[in-house]
Amino acid sequence: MISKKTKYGLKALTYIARQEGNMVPIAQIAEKEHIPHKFLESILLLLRKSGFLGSKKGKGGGYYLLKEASEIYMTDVMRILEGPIAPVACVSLNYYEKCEDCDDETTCSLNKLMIQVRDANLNVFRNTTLENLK
Amino acid sequence: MISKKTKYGLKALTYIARQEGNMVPIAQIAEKEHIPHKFLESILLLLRKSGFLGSKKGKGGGYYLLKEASEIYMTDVMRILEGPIAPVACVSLNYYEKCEDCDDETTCSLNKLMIQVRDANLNVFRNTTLENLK
DNA sequence: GCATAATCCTACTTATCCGATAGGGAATAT
DNA sequence: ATATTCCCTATCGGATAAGTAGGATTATGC
Repeated sequence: MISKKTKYGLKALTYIARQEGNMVPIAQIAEKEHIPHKFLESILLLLRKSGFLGSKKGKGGGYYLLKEASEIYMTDVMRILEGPIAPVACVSLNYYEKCEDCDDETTCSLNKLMIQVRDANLNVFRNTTLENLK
Repeated sequence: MISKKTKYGLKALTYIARQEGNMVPIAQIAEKEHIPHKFLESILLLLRKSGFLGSKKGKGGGYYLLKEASEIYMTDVMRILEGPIAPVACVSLNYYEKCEDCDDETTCSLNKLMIQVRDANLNVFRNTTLENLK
């Protein structure tokens, strides 16, 4: 199950994408998408620092997409918001960590299944962009 | 990412399946798979109560599979150990819950993507049994 | 019958993370 | 100036994850 952070983040990105380049203030997204204002603020901050969003302060300011919606892939968004796409770190492409309880990963009984799950999810996320959510 | 409970549970089931019907005591699994004994105990208890395992107390006792490994589907095991397979409750087949922040689920921008993710995972788990992990 | 080996069960602890909030600071438009 | 908006750090309560404790219960073999 994905976190609310991820869910809110995806909804916010979609909302912004629909405004076609206009500045979108946090308050507007929060109200329309029923997301707690301050929580959303921290999520948009993260998305800005991660290179998805630009922002402008002051009256008339807000957030906007830095790239075309069709160039924003779910693989990248999910990795920032949710973390690893793989179900276990030892088969993660971007967040690899050695397995503590395994003597040998290549002979681990779960390895194949975990890779299948990872690839099934990657396949979905690689073929979905923000444009597809609009 | 799956929990350690799930990972340990799957490893334990695989280990038991490999013993071809013999009684397997907790201590043996814990040692060979490097799983904390008491933690494993609670997991096996759950798997027994869920109908996957049988047990026998006393000397020479232990756990054994109640069904053929080829009849134990990952969909069922994962739902017990990890919970919903769907990434959000509002597209879950077995753990459905209404979405709080959505006015209308059918028009939610995330709905399609979440269903795709759910189905991708279901497809893997439906086509994998414990026999495949042996 | 008794020691031993195993599961059964409830409760507890401890640490971590999630979701959310607080409170001000800094920039910008009018 | 002032209102508006994002920026940043810190904090907090609650839930969940991971693991532990300790004894009760049941079965075996001598």
